[in-house]
Amino acid sequence: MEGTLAEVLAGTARWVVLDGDSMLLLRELPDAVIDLLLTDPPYSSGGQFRGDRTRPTSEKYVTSGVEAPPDFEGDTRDQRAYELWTALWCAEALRVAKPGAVGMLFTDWRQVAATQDAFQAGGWVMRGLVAWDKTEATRPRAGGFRAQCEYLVWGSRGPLLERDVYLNGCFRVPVGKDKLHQAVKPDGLLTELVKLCPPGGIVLDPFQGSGSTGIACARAGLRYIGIEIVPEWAGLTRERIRAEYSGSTLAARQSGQAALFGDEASQ
Amino acid sequence: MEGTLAEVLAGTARWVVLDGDSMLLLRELPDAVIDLLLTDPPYSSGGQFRGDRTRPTSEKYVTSGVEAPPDFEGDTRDQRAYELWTALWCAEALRVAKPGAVGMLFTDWRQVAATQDAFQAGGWVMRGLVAWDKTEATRPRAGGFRAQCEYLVWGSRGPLLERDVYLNGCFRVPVGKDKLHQAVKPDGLLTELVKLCPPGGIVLDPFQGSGSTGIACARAGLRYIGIEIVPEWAGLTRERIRAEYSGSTLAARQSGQAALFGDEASQ
DNA sequence: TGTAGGTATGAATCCGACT
DNA sequence: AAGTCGGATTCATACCTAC
Repeated sequence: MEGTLAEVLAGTARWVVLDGDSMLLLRELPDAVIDLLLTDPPYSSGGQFRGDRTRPTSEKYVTSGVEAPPDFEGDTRDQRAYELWTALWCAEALRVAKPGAVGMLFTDWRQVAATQDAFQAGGWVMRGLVAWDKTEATRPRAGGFRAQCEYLVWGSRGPLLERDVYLNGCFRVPVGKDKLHQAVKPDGLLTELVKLCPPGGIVLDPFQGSGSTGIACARAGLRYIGIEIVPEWAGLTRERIRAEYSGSTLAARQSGQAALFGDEASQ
Repeated sequence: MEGTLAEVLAGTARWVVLDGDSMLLLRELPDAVIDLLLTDPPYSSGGQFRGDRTRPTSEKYVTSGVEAPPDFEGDTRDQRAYELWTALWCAEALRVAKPGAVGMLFTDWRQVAATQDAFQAGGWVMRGLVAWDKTEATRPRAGGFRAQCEYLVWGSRGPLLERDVYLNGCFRVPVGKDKLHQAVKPDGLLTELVKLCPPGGIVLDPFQGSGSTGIACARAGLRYIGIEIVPEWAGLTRERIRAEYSGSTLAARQSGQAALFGDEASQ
């Protein structure tokens, strides 16, 4: 089932996880091969990076061949750089997507505007904003509202394919308790989202994280291409997907978790 | 209970509805008198093409042949104009707001980015994005997600007052069937939102519409200042609020509706 | 007062026809 | 050709009617 990138594209393998930087690896994909882009990029909200928090942004963005914007005051530069970077990889993902393909990006309340703008700047047609209600199991806030939702900016490459699939615009799904990764998305949520990929199609997740997208694809019979810059995550994800295909999800999840965080974290 | 603007500010009357343009009327308010800004400005949304925006609201939002309420104004701005206009009135609303006052603006998925930017440009500290889930009783969409949520951009004038009030960040409330106005917000939703106004404080709604904010204030014992540019709506709202204070909401709503739309529409 | 079944509706979007 | 106009479409839900 596991294969190389070429095999997945050819249909002789079901999935592959690539190690490295998305901006570079996306260039190795041919035009118009992807049916669904579904990803959860690092939000850069409040200065928190997920994938590799320790690398300075200058280093990170140099890889794309584009000069990082000059330093302004902290927040401003992060915001501008985030938007530019998002626009750049979105443009590359658009090239790789088939006409009519759907793209969806998770984001938080602080980055909705930047994500919507960058998504469109990358050439995607923005079609909506979906709310993921994480329920009341989020921290309350005195004198205000909980930051209870994350959001999904979605759109398509050109006209939307008319398919007989109708999805809701709000998903109420608690965050799972066994968090492998800081940004884990519940399997049930991804199972829904993946329905916008035509049968037998290819799903791309260029910021894979814990790899829930890959699991959802395995269950839905879809091909999957994941990219992850942190080798540990890439390795863990491969284990999870292999386990999913061999039918022993739970055991693999626990062993993977234990390997990374020690036994206590796996409860 | 009803009074002049000066009486409401002085606390000798509970509410007033002003007729006219918000940009002009806001200037007549003194500095730092408002405890909560809660409003639902026209979205100037509804379509990818300018034609979809420039159709009168009665045509744009009402699909079936039922008799439509009067158009509401200001729903035809393009993106740039919308953002500028929002920033301008937000700045004026900020001046009028007390330090620590909360501001909240309804918006739809297409205008979230513009609203967030303009709200901040007007000087407000943005603190979050709340989802109003209108439930699955919204139009479905083939091959994609429903436009099921509207959104609430919220923030404060400077540091947030620490109050012992904790609100959720997602509200699942269907739109009622007896829609007085194209953009009616459910009473139950507004009753929640109004809790962020300190007891006895003043709520401002510069784009009042059908006046549900005023009703919610009446029920919560808060003072209320509404502004509405369309005379028919202003009149109808006064009747609704009077009726709320005199305890006969239903009768007044029906008579108000009958007066505006004829008896047949009031069924 | 309760349940079951029928019906109208949606802060929309798309697309072809027309200017 | 680009812009504008107007009709058709969609299904889960709420509400109404009948038992």
